[in-house]
Amino acid sequence: MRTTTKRPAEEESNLSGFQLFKKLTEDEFNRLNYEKSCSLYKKGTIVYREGSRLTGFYCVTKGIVKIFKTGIDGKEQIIRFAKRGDIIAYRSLLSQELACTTAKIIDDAVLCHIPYQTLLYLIQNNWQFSHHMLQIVCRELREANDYITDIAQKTVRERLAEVLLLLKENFELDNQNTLQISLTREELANMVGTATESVIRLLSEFKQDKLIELQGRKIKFLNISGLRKVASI
Amino acid sequence: MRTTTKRPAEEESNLSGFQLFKKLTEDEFNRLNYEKSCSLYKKGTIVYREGSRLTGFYCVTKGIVKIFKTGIDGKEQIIRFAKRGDIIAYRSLLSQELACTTAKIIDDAVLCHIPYQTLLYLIQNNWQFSHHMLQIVCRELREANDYITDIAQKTVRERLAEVLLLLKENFELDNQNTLQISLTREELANMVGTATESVIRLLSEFKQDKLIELQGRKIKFLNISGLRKVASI
DNA sequence: CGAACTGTTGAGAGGCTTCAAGCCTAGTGG
DNA sequence: CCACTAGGCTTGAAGCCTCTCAACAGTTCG
Repeated sequence: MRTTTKRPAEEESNLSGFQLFKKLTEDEFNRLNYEKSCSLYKKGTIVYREGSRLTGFYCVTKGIVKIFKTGIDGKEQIIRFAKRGDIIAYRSLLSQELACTTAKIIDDAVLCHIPYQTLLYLIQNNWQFSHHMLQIVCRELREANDYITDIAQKTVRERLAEVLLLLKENFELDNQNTLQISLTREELANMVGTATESVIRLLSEFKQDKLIELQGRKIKFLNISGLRKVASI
Repeated sequence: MRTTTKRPAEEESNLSGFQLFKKLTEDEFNRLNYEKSCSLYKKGTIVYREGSRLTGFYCVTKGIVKIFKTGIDGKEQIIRFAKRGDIIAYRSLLSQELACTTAKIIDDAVLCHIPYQTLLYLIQNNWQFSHHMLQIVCRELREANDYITDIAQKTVRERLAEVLLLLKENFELDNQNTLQISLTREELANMVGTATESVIRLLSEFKQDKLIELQGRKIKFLNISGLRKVASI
């Protein structure tokens, strides 16, 4: 159930900031802009569901999208968050498979849909684009492999500390060292791969240990190198 | 310490069976053959190590290669096994990063080294090659994401059953339903992400439940749908 | 104001890990 | 050819980390 309201402002649907498109010719970039279609998505909207057939990929120009898989008992496993500058849904599209994840808006967003045909056109005509795309997928694959190792070998405590540091890298802090992404305890648990209660208990331990400060969903970093130590990095 | 003995037989270094190269022109294929260099690798040989800079990728034309990451305390996490028809080391090469995994021969192998320059040449000149490469990486990324979800949500028992089924898919059985890949208990543990002792205990439980039969490292499948049930597939 | 969701805390159970000890097999050297 | 050693395999016992269940407080929202 997608909630597409009015068209987004021009500057919010501008793709010129995307590294991926840096090497396009003027013609190719114009074609891209002509064939894209950008929309506003409200928080809570599902962009696409696991198992659906995709017609294109999306560029995130604003907001935050949660990408997750549904495992046993419908428990979510969060694979990553996409924000301004990221692309989503490209994996299933390129491998010609059904979507293996669900994408849900967790912060009002603007997404630009690029049709499969356009993607194919770019791959066929601009090797630098393909090359760049390859690099993006390969990086994501490394991150996935790293995460497999972590999740298989580290304790929940270590993983939670690591996830917090990861969030810090991907979503800037405000001038008070407070994380600018608001996640529920359950979402944190679904990143770490643990129970909600465990996250709650560990967060309050981190707080006791003066590593972080908590205020509702706001997380403020007090001792980053301490967290690194807990995460065994 | 690479143990490259004599050159492999001609038919063992033939790349024409690789899907990846199916769409090359005759010229491109000749160039590939001219620039490749194939060698025999003995069991136990390290092809490349985590952290090293790679000069090309490898096509596996014979044997089995174990790809793993080294985690806490030097504990291995096996990412995958590569066999005839697979390529390895391409991820780090494409993303221009240092190797994030180690590759070790576990069954005498023949690998063909393709220099980075050749890879780049193909990407620049043959969009179908790039496209195929993209599909390969994307598939591997899906598998990695699937595995993250499994490892985060399933029990060790479920994961072990799943790993056995996975091995069955990737390495044929002989006519007695016996797995044609020989792994130590520790290697199984390093795939599942658990302790060696746990694998041993669970395997003998599977045996008691008449799901498998054990004879040293040989694993014979007796009840595949039963295993599927245990794996929650 | 109640419903629904999120967050918190406690208690109990159990799956896994770790440690330890012994067995088995294969490869080595005398 | 055989004893010997090293590494892999197996089993038992103890303990802890983590999950689950349950009850309740806090918050949001219609």
